This record gives sequence, C-alpha cells and structure tokens, in this order.
Amino acid sequence: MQIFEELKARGLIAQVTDEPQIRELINHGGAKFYIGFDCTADSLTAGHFMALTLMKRLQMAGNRPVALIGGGTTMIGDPSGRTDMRKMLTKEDIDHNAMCFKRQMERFIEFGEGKAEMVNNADWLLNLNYIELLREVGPHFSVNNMLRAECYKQRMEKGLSFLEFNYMIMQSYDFYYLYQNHGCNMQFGGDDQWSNMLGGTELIRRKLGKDAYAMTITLLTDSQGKKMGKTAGNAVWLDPNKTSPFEFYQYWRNVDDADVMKCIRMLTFIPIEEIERIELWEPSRINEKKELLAYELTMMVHGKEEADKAQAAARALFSGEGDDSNMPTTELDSVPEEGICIIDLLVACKLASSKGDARRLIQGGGVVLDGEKVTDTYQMVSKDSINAGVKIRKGKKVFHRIISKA
RNA sequence: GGAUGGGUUCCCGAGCGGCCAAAGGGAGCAGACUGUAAAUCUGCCGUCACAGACUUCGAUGGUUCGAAUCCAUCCCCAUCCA
Repeated sequence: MQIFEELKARGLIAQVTDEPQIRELINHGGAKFYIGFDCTADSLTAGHFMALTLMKRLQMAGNRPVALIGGGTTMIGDPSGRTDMRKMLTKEDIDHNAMCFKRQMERFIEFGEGKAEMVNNADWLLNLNYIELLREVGPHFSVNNMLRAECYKQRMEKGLSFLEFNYMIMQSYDFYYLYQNHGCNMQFGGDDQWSNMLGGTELIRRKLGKDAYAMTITLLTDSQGKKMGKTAGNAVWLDPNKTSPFEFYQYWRNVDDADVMKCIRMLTFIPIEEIERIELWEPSRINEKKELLAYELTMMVHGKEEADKAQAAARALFSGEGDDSNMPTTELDSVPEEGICIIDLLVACKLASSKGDARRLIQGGGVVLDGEKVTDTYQMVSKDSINAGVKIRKGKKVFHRIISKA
C-alpha cells in the first residue's frame, strides 16, 4: 500500500488542495513538506505528536520533512479557532520554548544531511521591514476573504485584534519563503490550520505563478467531538518531567472504548493489515486493545524501557500482584520526628491542590493509605513508615508512593 | 472622538445595598455501579489554624453601620456613528 492510501486508510487526511497531485508527489517521494510548530509552551504535547508521526510516515516513504519552529509566528499568536487572544509571550520565553521543542523533536525524527531539516521562522520574519512587506505581499491578500475564513468566525463576535489578524499573513509568508529558499512544495498541518495554509498556496500562486500544495490532518477528537490529549484542561506533555511516562501510559490506557481503534489507527505505526485483524478481536478483549495502544505510544515517546516499566506498574497496581516499584514517586527532603499529617502529605505529592481539597478528599472517602482507607483528616503518618515508603491511592486510578531522601 | 451595552469564582452565566464565598449549567474531583470504559445516581468543587476566620465579583478611591450591588475616576471589550 502506498503512503497516500495508507494515510487515507488510517483516517489521517482531512482536506487537500489537489488530491491527484498530492498523491502523485508523496507516493513517489517527490514532496518536500513542512509542518509548523508554534512554541507556546516548553514542551510538545500529544497533539503535536500526531504531526510528528505524520512527518515520520512521510519520511519513511521517501519524502523530505522540514520542521518549522515558529519562533517568529509565536510572537503574534494564532487566533484560529480560539475564543480569546493568547497570552503574549516574551522573546526569551519563546526562545526557550523553541529550544525545548528542538530537543524533543530530535529524539523522534532524524535530522541532518539528506534527512529532515529544521528551520525557525524567527530567522526571516523578525527582520522584515513593515512597508516593504506590505508592498510585497499586501496586495495579494483580500481582507474580505480573510474575514470570511472559518477560523476567525468565533472571533468576529468576540473581537479580533490586528496583531492576530496578521497571523495568517505571516504563516503564508513562511510557505512562500520556504518554497523559494528551501524548495518546499507542500505544507501539512492540523485541520484548524486550513485557512492559514491556503493563504500560503494562494500567495505562491499569485507571486510566482507556481502551484504548491497543502494538506490537513484530521484533528484527534474523542467520540464526543472534543480534542484529545488533555486531562483536566491540561495537556498531555511529551516531556517526562511534565507528564511522567506512567501518566502518559495511563492516559491512553484510559481512552473511551469508542476511541481505541481510532487512536491505534491514527497514532501507531502498527501496519494497517494488522490493525484490521485487531479490529476483529472479540469485544471482551477491549482492554487488550487499550494496553496495546498505551504501550505502543509510550514506547515511541519514551522508549521501550519506560514503556515496559509503565506497563508493569499499571498491571501491578490494577490487577493485584506484580512489580509496583515504578509508580509515580515523591521524595521528601526531611521528615520531622513526629511524622507528617496525611493532609500535608497529599498536598506535598500534588494529589490535592490545597489542604482544603485534601480534607474534602478524605471526607469523601477517596484516600487510601497503604491499603487502608483514611477516615481521620488529622491522621499522622510516622517518620518510620515514610522512611520505609508509603503508598497513597487517590480514587481508583491515581497511585503515588512517598519516600524520604537519604 | 461620540452613543449604547458590558467586564462576576476554571468556562458559560444569574445576582444589582445586608439572607452572597455568590443561583444554574459545563468542566473537574470523589463515592456507588463497572472492565483502569461509557451511561446513570450521590457528594464535593476560593483559602486557612475548617461548627470559626480570612481573601474574591476589571482597577483605584468614595458614600454607608454594611457594597459584587450606589457614586467618581481610570482601564478593557462589543455594537452603532465618525
């Protein structure tokens, strides 16, 4: 099966500018494509992960990927699909984030001579001259058209600043620049980027009379139509310090029944034929599918060793006996002689956001300490037991171990 | 620049002098039921020294025994007019 057909079979393709041309190009390794990543945080997220896998898939099919770090565009902030303006980031933050992105990507995609390239649009956007730019590309953008773009719809009611309005122009300029200077003939991105990407192909056509192509990836949404890759409003990060491999594993282990196959198809590298076989598994094997998904993804992001550990820990915790030494752990610096109050302990390991929260949790019967339900909010945990290591369980799925340093 | 309507706890959104830590919904967390799923039901959902106290309703001042609610100034947003 060729790559275009495979992407299609995996349900990854959302919109394309010119299907026959794009199929031809990528199936024959003729594409040099870029995907842009705006560095709004100091780690990539599960959402970016899908874009990275796409890069890899296309690279394996012989196409040349260019990872564009948005050091310049992040200065503006993409308003697409947003209801309010993003917080403005400082130049320093953006540079820092860009560095973090770079490091994470390098672990995943091969960069170097003849392989993938990495560029940063700060290199060409930051030095643009306002009037020159206006005269160069301004005449080719129709404000009327821009205002009609789907991605601004929400903002037409709530308000859209001129700063953000320019985002599309900057992204279009990126494509135009990469087309000319790096030979990029294609751009990929999330489906929310469609209008911004069309801006680029349009600009290239108008300025140079050449055709460039764009294709968007289906956004990974759950069965309720909400974007996946978030827990409690927080992103699932690829940085192990922000989302531990265990938590990462658990996130995927816990996806809805209805979403498992979709995730396996869209995110893993398991061959299509095998996925088709998995799809035929008995309904009772649903949990095996989830384990498979969680394991595969954890392995890709954190490596086999971490994936094994996460899986072992999960099995130990949820199905009884086994190796539970890999559960998330908090090390306490010093433990007072008289021990620590259970409430403080919950706060210390971030299982509760405040003491009041911890107190309520206990009152609601949601805390289990070393296998025994905690009923007394004033319960003390002795120094000796902490030195030996205590296990706290919050609810059914959150496990934590506490030990003391030294 | 002018007119009008607004800025409320994570989000939406009620409140318009004391009964307001602030209705209702969503999200989230916990309990029951389950399969570490979904749906459903129940409880919680500002902070702390937790039957009490403290801080919050765009900002700063003021009126009042008492303000999210009234007044003044300022900042921000939407709509219409320039």
